Amino acid sequence: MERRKNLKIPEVTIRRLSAYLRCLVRAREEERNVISSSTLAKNCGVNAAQVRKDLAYFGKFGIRGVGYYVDDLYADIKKILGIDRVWKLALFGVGNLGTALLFYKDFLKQNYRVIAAFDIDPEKLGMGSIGGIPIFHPDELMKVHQEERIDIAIISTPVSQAQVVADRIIQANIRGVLNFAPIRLDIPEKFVVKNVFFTNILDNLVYLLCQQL
Amino acid sequence: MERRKNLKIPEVTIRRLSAYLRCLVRAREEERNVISSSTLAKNCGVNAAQVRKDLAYFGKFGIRGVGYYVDDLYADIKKILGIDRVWKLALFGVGNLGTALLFYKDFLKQNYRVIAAFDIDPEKLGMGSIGGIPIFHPDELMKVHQEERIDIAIISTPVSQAQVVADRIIQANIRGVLNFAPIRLDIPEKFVVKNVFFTNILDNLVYLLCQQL
DNA sequence: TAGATTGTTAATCGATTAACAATC
DNA sequence: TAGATTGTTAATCGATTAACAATC
Repeated sequence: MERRKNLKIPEVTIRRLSAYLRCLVRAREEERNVISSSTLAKNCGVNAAQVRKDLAYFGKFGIRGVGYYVDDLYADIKKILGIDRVWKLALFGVGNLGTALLFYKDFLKQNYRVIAAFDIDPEKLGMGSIGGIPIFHPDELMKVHQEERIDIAIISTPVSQAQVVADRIIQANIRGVLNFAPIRLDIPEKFVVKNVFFTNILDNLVYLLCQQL
Repeated sequence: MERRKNLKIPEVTIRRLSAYLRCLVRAREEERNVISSSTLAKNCGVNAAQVRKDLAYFGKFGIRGVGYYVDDLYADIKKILGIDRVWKLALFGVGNLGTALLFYKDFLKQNYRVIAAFDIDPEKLGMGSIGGIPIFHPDELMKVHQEERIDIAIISTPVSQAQVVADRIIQANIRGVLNFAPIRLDIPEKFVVKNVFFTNILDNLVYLLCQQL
């Protein structure tokens, strides 16, 4: 299911693929066998031609006159996105946000597994584990990483610790980083970093609210 | 500082404006007086012409041969985005994520104030308040909203409660909704809803990781 | 004035969508 | 075959960027 030719695939297409997947999960729960591009489009708030175009980047998944088989398309999109296997997450910073992510059920529904948590607070280290996930001191990162290859690091530390943690992640060569600390980290190009800045999202929301009035 | 003519402003422009603002905050901390479009661009990872174009949608803020006065541009962008005043937030669901948001310091740095939290758990209600923020039963929403106009509702409940809470928000006519529950809510068009789906963000990260290999 | 940087135009690039032949 | 829906093309729409006159 690799890309056809060597077209560059727009990032928006990838984001929409995630949305289609979410919609297919529901369709499976409702035990629908087949879904059309127009139904999929309506549910995701996009154009039907766009659904077909997005999929066409990766191959032919539908049947003319019929639509898409829900189970097949579900599996195909998972494969396209690379989430047809388990991805191992490590969490840095077991505060409120970190704990929320540890217990985040949607991760488990997909193949995302938090396999280790890191913190420097002796009280938390004393607990040994939380929700079945072991808590380590960051000094032990290399050891943990060697035993059980970490795919993605989640940074949920205070701002003051975020770059320190990032440097350790770089050192361990964990290539995927999901950063929740409201600061732009200094991380080399070859790493893939996604920032989640709540304040920016609010800014965006506020702007749209102002436009309405 | 309203839009010039009646050009439609791209949503990406608004998102970038937030990024420029973040950069200006830093420039202010470093007590820089003036910043050029190319510096701003480099710091935010965009093109200098784009910075100027984005700003040009809203007016002329720079001085040829000089650049932009940091303090002025900071104030101007805040005004453009509508965050030159306090925005009152109410939080629904005081679990780990909700608590994290309650204590989120970046909100305070901007003019975002969480003024009330809502939960149905008697234990939490018994606490009366958390971090200085009063906790109410959702039944009291109307009363609280009447006393102290709520601008934005944050949904950080379990999935099972999200739509129930959304319906109350609709009823109270709170027009801005920031939803963290991993479910697409049924909310009328006139409300402004932003979803934060952690799993979708991870999906995106994973796709990019796969591309590298 | 000389140097620097903006604001803006025009050219380029890329993404969306309507339309329809292919085909189940 | 008739009806439906895909895959794909071509047209449209929109966003990015290079380039440069305006001007501090």
